[in-house]
Amino acid sequence: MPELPEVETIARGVDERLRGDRIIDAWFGSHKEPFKTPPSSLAAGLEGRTILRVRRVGKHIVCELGDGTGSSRVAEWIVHLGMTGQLLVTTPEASVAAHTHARLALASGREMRFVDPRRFGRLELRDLKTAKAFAGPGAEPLTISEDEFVKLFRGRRLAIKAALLNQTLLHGVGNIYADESLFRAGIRPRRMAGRLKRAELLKLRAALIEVLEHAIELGGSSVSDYVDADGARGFFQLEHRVYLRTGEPCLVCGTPIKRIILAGRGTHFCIQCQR
DNA sequence: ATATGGCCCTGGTTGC
DNA sequence: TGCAACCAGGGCCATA
Repeated sequence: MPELPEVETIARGVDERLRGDRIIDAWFGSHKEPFKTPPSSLAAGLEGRTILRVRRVGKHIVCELGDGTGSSRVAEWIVHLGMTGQLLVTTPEASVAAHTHARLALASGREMRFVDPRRFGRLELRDLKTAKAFAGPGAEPLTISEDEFVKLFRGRRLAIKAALLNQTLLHGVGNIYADESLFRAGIRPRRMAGRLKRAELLKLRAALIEVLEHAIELGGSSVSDYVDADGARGFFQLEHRVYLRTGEPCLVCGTPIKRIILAGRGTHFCIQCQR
């Protein structure tokens, strides 16, 4: 499940490899789900465009596109990976994986491919003549100030874990990093967000930033089918302290890790270390 | 207005 | 051993 660190790793990889390249041909599959923008409009908006820069916004990958004549942005290709999406840079000869929904042929001779078995991912084209640059639904966890972070949860009558997963508050945090940051901050996932003290929220913010930055350093967590733009796996799953460790001893106190369902998601925590 | 729960999807796992 | 039911969860939408 690609979250902020996985999406950041992929965006950086694609940026390194494809910055300055040009899209010369676009092919799309026939399933309708991945397309927020219809394939015909996508093709028209992508072909002939140059890739100026690739960056991450929340859990979205944004490819900034130029018209080929200069360095000004004319459009953005926005990729959301859903649960099982992959954005890969390959040679044209590389075997085409099942569930490949998009293939972009590039002037350099390579291809960018979007593969997504479960089709929870989304592809969108944003024309900057008629729309604003994509800013994401919420605030960036890595750059939000202490005061802004505290303000996000004020008066919220829902569990702190559910609040962390709400992309319109903070974007980029998913199930893994919600559980891991709450463990590192010593906060129970069911605590009501609006009842947390400022000091606890500041501890959560620091824990979240630390865990996200560490995960980016390790190339993300490969728990299901996550791979980066080259198809390589990440290593942060080896650093997980609670996620998918149900029944295993807490690495701090030895108490078995407990699993509950919260906001419809598997939720892992230590009843001793988290209060 | 905000919060909650069901749904979409496929593949891996579990259970009979 | 084989097959079917079940579960995983990000985001969206209907409902409370």
